[in-house]
Amino acid sequence: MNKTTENSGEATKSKNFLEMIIDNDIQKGKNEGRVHTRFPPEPNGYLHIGHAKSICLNFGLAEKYNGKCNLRFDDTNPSKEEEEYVNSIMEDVKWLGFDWEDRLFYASDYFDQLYEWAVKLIKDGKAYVDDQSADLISEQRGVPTRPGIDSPFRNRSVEENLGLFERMKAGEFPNGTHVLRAKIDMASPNMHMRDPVLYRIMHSKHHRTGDKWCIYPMYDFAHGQSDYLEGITHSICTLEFEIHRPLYDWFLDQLIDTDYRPRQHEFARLNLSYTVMSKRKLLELVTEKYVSGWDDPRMPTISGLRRRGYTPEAIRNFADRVGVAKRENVIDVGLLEFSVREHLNKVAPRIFAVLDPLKVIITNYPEGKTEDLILENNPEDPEGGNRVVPFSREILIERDDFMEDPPNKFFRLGPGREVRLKGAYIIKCEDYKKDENGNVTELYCTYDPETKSGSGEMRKVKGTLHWVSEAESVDAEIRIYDRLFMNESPDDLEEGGDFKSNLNPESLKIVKGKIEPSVKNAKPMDKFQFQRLGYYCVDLDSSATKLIFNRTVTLKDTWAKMNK
RNA sequence: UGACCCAUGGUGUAAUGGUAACACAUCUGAUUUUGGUUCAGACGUUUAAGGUUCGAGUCCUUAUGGGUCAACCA
Repeated sequence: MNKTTENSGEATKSKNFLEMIIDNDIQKGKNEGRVHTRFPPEPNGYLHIGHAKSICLNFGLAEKYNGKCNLRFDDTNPSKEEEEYVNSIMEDVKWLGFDWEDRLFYASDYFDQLYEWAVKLIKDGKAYVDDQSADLISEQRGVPTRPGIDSPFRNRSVEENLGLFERMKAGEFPNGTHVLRAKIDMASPNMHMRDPVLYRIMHSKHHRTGDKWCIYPMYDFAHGQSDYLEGITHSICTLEFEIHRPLYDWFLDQLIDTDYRPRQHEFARLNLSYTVMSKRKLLELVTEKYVSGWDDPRMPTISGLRRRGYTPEAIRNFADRVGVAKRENVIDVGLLEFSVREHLNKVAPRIFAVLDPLKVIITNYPEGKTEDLILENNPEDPEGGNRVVPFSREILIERDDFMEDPPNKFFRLGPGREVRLKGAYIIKCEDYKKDENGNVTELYCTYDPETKSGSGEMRKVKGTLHWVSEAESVDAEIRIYDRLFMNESPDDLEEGGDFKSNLNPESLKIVKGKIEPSVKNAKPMDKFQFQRLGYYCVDLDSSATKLIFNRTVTLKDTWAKMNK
């Protein structure tokens, strides 16, 4: 429920659990009442709608509390990370409308400091070099219900550890032969506290530090300390890191001695129906060519949604509406679609496009005559202006706007029935022609010259159709996108099943449509409402010689619903 | 034979211990030169059992259900 503020009486949104924590921290004067967050992606894939939730949360919180939010690439694993991803991530965050100002950081900026801290831990007897294989270490770690056992190398001398760690750094050992481990507690019920690995040997070129290092810190040894170095106060991450928090705190306890402390808080990640969200699965769709790329309009990536015609406003409103909590959730993709319709309804100019044309000849309209009709660009936008649409004797309408034997509830064209051509005249279907296969090929209608749009009070008809004048219309390729998966939860699988078996074979249909001429000079990413059909945007591949539109989302269609 | 987290309509998210609400979805109706939009309304909710209290979605206990953790990934 929305509360009212005591003094202003202004409606204010109720707070989520993170805001309550922050309020409390500020009240207690924690970290001088500062609020500083960060968005910490690993540059190993493209950002998706789930990241958008996190971005909106972190930057939004900073904004709300007059704080700051950093962009920090968590680049501690050079074998998976690439420059391409860094660039796409920066582009996506900017496009969403957020600004990290001069606070662009990389965990790799802190490799020197992290190394020193590792040395300190060794000197303090809190870390040791283990010469065992990954398999052996894993075996000794035990299982959650049974304690692990100590490594035989756990009690090496400080000098020996220092020497070995130095040699690891110097590149004397091949990958996998040694790791640096924290000395914590092999019997801890929390597996992450059973002497976690701090550094591993990885002879890989790093996208920023090049060949300077051949040992790289693990996530746990880098994240909290990076937060600390940046002055982060609230380090917000997803639920699966909850169990890492004791380790996050443990490192800080060993290494620093100030009143200032970052604190990790966890929230539930976003899940969306009819799609998958794991980077691994998205990567699989890309590399195995089930989609055209990370920015395929069917992908839940930010770049995919952008190409599909989503707007930053729509995504931010969506992120707002889904809320933040600690409970596992699956958001109905319908909410995302609602958000984009809501925004596009206000800003997208309306045009006529016929996707499956049926020719109509208006028999009593003069041959060779063309009228320029004036139509409103957007009834929702008083400043939207008008456009000119040509009308003539031979026009095209949508094939499903005619039925030979229509039911009563069908408000469109049928033998003897009348409809209004939007912005033009009322026409009546007098006759129609079929080919040898029984397909309707042409409609013969008459128009009533007294019913021209805008000429005052007149009789009403039940249906209104969109149309284009055949001679002036322009060709366009229309890419009709639908949900990528048929199944609400593509991840719900039988044992051994593959999520790709739930792919929707009809997620993309390409048709040749006819569009009113005002659209000739449309530029990539321009957005329109194809009246009565849906929202469409000009694709990146579109050109002056070949127009291509992507369907962003359909309009709500109560007629289609009635027929289900 | 473990630790930690979570549990409110179909889906999400709210509710100083004091009338369980908001959005989406669904269904009615009105308006409409988009079967769009807008407007009005309806439907439907506290996992269970105990306890504390004048009063419990909220606090306590237990149970049940769900999730996370056993990469030299993040």
